[in-house]
Amino acid sequence: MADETTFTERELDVMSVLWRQGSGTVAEVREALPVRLGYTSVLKMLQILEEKGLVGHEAEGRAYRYFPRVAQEDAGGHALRRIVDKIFQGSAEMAVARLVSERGVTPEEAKRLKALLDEAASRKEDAA
Amino acid sequence: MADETTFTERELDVMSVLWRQGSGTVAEVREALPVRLGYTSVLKMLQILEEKGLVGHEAEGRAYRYFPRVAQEDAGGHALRRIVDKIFQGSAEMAVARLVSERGVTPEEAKRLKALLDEAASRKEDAA
DNA sequence: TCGTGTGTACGAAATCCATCGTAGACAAAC
DNA sequence: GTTTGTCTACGATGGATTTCGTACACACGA
Repeated sequence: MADETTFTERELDVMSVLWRQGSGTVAEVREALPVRLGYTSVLKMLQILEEKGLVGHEAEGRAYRYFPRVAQEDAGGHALRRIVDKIFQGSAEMAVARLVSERGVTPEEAKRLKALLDEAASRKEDAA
Repeated sequence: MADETTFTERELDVMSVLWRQGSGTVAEVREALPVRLGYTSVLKMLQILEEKGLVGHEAEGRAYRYFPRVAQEDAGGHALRRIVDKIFQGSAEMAVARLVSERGVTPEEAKRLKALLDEAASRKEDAA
């Protein structure tokens, strides 16, 4: 589903666990969540996400094992686009600047990102 | 308010207009919104945002002129942090990579960002 | 003075979100 | 075979979000 996928707070918490661990049973997801929720609350969340097509499940013994149906790159791309458009007025530069200055980067990361910037910039130049 | 400011969809639409234009009356905001809403809906939205301390207003003739009370940099920083943490598992590098590969950057932007990366990286090195 | 146009205030209604209680299925332990 | 533990299914509840309808204020022109 490449459509309007905007996660609610709790949905994001759950998806985050699934992306990080690859998959999880209700108990596993519950354990990994940053907030303490009742078992059935987590189950309900997963059922809602499944209804929306964002996760799937397969049987594992008597339990279900849930897994993401949307790639985190896609979800992340969508979320970033939303923020850049609405808050940074479409300026990816401002967003990157904010991100880098706030989180910091290691010299190795900086090196890799600079290479990536060169590539992206040259591609942009070709298009112009 | 540097606390947990997470905007709802419609709040974000409205704030986006105020950030972009600096301020706005109900009619101006309504006009600039990407969705068509009733006049009172927009007014209500602004009143709710004011109640939350996110916008303020001053009289202008018979009408009110609303303006943002939170800087877009702060709101953007918070939103980005949330996404990087929950979706990109804390990796600012992955997020930046996604951003530039998706939106593209001009050679000028790339140049400025590279300088910024150098600065951020050296600061990180000092800390280590 | 009496509409008319342009404002804000207030609250209602529909929907969505988040959390959980209770019920039922089923296997393993006693 | 009855109890106990672990699981899913199915609402139900309380609160937030979103959108308006209606009421009221006020200036201005006919």
